[in-house]
Amino acid sequence: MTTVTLKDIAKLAGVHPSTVSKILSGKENIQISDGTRKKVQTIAQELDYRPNQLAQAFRLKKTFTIALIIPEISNSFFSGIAKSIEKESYQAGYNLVVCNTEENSEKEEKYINNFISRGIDGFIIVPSQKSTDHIKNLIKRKIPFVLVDRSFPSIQTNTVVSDNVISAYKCTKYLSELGHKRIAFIRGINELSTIRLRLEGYLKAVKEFNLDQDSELICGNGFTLESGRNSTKEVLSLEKPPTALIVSGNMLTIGAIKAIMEKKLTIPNDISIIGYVDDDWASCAITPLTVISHQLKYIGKKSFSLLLEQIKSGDIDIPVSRVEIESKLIIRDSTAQLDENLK
Amino acid sequence: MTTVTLKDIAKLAGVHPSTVSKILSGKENIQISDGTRKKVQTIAQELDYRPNQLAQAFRLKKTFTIALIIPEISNSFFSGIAKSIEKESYQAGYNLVVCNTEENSEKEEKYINNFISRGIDGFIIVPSQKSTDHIKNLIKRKIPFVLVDRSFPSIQTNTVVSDNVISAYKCTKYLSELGHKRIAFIRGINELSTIRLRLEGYLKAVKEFNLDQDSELICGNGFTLESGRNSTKEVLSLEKPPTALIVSGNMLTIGAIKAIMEKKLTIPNDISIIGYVDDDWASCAITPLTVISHQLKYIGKKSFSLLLEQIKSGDIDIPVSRVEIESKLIIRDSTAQLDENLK
DNA sequence: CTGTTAGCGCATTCAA
DNA sequence: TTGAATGCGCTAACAG
Repeated sequence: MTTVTLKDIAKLAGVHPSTVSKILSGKENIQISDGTRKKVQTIAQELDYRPNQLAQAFRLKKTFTIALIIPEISNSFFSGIAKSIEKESYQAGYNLVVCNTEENSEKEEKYINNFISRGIDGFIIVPSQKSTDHIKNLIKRKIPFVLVDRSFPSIQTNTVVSDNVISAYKCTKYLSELGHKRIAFIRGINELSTIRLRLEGYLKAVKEFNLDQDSELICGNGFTLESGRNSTKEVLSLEKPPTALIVSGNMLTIGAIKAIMEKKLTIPNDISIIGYVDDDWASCAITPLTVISHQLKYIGKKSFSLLLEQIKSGDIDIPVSRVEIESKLIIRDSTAQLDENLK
Repeated sequence: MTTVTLKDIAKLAGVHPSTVSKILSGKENIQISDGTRKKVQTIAQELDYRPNQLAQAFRLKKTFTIALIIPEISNSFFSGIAKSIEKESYQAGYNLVVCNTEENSEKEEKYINNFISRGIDGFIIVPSQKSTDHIKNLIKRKIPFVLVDRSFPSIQTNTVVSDNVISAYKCTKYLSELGHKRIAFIRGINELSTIRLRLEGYLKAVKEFNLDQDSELICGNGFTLESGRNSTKEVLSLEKPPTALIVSGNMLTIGAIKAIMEKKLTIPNDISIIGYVDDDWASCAITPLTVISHQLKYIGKKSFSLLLEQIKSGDIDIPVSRVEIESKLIIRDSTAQLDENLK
């Protein structure tokens, strides 16, 4: 392996390695004669010198790498955010490392610790929400990070989240305006802040518009396709089944559609459905889907800029930001006026 | 920041740092008295010592990190592979770094160079196929890597690919058996090995079964939704439009469906369609889609094991493997017997 | 069994 | 303007 080092250049240029270091560091305000500067630069170019970033990182405790910790890389919501953050960080000269936790808090912690000990400039985390210790640890150690999509009531820190209360309220209101009184909510993992807030919005609308308030209509715990299918089957099998469904996740929605198909029901004639779906497939679904859609690009952008701000601030304490990003209700064909016969 | 180092432990234990290093290195066959070993271990535990992996990597030139370079993280084909590789590597004690090249060969090269200089144990690459220099460079520098999904005829190296010729042949044959004579092929990025091979399989079947051989039926260049939509519109506007469509990509297929919807055609009555789609949405599409589906889990698994083999082999030259993985034709409702009226 | 020494490649003092 | 010296934290070879 022929890796060119500062020493190699120094030898050829007949100067000291530290001189080479100074010249190649790229800083403007260093005092070096034009002669040696030029000489060193040309030699460096000829040898195609690249600084050993590992050594640099070791020396400077600065890696120009940030880690993105997400629960599920193959979920279009997260991969969309990842895509956006990658773009932003690349432009800013940072490398992005993406880690998959599979909603496993332990794995999340392992990844985070691993990166701390291997050196990392900051984290963007969609936390798995079981434990908070490792997050608190980040604060204690003053490691820059921002939480995305999910937050902890007990931890005040930089976050970028969606307007979950509002979006769920909007869905429910819209369905209510279409005449629906019995609206089920397939919720996903219970403990998540995201889910709690959506539920809050849903319940608010339920009360406000005098809809059926029935705990059986709220169900599900998990984000898998299977979970969505089972929960949907469950509510559809109730004595008084719902006439509309709000489904709080991408995979969940696929599962819900499958369940509806298996029950030989049609959308939206027999049942209306709104999914929290960020996937282009939604518009090509069996019935083009009315969805809550997140502005993934913007979520990613904002997360990264918030992180960068922290990284650049050094030790100076900057005020904590909590950004809430609007999501959109996109109306397609899966929601319709309630058929009077179904009342 | 209070990072505990070997020195700290050494001081407390009253021994030399190198002794601590030996004990904590975890190797079995080192000669240390039980007394000091226990003492050092307990102190390390109390202080919650974690080796500085940056220093370790710097010293040992071993990072236990591998990089996955993919063109598009938000495409379910790639994110599915990423998910699988992540799982495998995590189990093997490796960290996985995922990079997004946006099909940009320059960005790919930048990422690769960056990781080389920052230290990396190996690469898994889905190459963007414009240039091959940086790939050849990896071989020259004996850096372990494996190519996935796409390969270069000019480069003999470890690869894991799909059975593209066969899969395209299978599709075409199946459609021919349904009576279709005019089958369009929406191809994606021309230059890719994947696409060339699929085209080969398609053409083979076209000849063998005496189907319409018309260059107008082969079209498209790009993998975006828009590209799929435009190409599909194009072929559907031909004087003699096709009665069936093979679409060589995930996003492309969404675009194709949109185009079909916009033309007010129905699937499969007016037109049959088979997509190369690895997304659970396919079964919930406007008409549940007949697809070619890849075994993403297995592709990821095989790629990683091939890479690990290389990494562990050290400098010993091991024979190059070229693995071809079977893909499956999953028949749903988007393909049907040709309506006689359309002939 | 344990300590000493050396050095990975770099950037940053301080001295000349 | 340049050189020399130092150390980041760790491991490995060699002494003792």
